Amino acid sequence: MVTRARERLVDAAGALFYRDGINATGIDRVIARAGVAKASLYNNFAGKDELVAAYLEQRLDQVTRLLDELDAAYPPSRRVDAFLAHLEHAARRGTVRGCAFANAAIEVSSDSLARTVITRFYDRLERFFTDALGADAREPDVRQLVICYDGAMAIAAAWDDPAVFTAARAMAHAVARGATRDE
Amino acid sequence: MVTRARERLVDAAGALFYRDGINATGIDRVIARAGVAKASLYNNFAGKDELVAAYLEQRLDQVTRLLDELDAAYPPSRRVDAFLAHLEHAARRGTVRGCAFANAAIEVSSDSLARTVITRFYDRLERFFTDALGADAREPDVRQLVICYDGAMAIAAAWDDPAVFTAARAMAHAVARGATRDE
DNA sequence: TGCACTCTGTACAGATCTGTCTAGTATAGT
DNA sequence: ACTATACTAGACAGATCTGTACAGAGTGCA
Repeated sequence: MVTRARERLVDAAGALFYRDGINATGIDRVIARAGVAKASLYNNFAGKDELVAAYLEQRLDQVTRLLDELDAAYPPSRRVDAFLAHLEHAARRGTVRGCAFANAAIEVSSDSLARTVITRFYDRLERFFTDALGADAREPDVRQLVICYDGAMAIAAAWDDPAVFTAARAMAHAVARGATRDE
Repeated sequence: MVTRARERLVDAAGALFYRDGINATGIDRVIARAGVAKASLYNNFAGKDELVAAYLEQRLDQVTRLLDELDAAYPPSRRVDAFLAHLEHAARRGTVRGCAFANAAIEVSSDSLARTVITRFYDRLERFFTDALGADAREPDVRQLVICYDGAMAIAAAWDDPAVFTAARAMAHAVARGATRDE
């Protein structure tokens, strides 16, 4: 075989689920895009729910790899901005339709396999922000950075305005310099 | 009749669409909750899409009324915090499942009737924030406040943590005092 | 060559969803 | 009492969706 059916399925599901939404995308559209028989889907996954989880797992791998790279390439004080700059760049190329995990959290039921992947994403994101803030990281500061991320992504999905990341970056700078704490 | 079927339908749709998602909620569940015949739905709405738009329209009315009240009751400098405090209070009562408009933006197709309602919501929200910031309001500051709102709502949907609104309020204070601008 | 495995293509079952239709009931206004 | 209007209950069509079944083709390996 040229590529494993499983990979092709996860890739196709990733593109369609992210662009059109999970519930709005049927199995048939996924296998058509993957160029794969329906039986191959059900040989590799127990059902659609497991395919959704695999799609998010792939996204989590990508994000984890990105954050690991940023951890290695930048000093803590510059990591958050590098992360948001990366998202801004992606948005300017026209590929951002919100946060895949936040979107999935809205679409899937609360007992879905996808839930654990979503929480693992947010765990990793919180750890990234905590490390970036350094020794004097406080819990509210971390939450504020998550707000910067999720807010910018949500707006990028609702409108189509990459400039929102510029605003998010400036706000993240303020968080890092401790300027967003109530006195 | 006790109440008009249309009202009952919009109320039922509002509860179900918001709690379970738009695409995951079928017409039959809506009319069952509304205690209404299916024909009544199609006498009042051309189709599900129009019902979704009516649901968002109702939400927009509620939000508009709230923002108008805040405009009347508070000086500009305290309006944003009053708004976020209101959301925090709602979250602590356990009713927040994200922003209805941001959620809908993810679920509905780009040519849906709902789109215009979504943009009207964001227009109103931006105006509220612009007024609240007063004479020296700058475009990036307004965007940052929208990020605070959308980010907090997205996190409230993904996790179930009302404390995120505390962090959002502190960040909004920083925006208001001009502390989040890059130097 | 033969076996095990993965794949394809397609038909099909069963559920669910949107939307239509018919027939009949309750109610308010004249 | 008559009529227009809004409603109910439920059957039904047609589409779509998830998931299963089956027969056969391609490939790697002993």
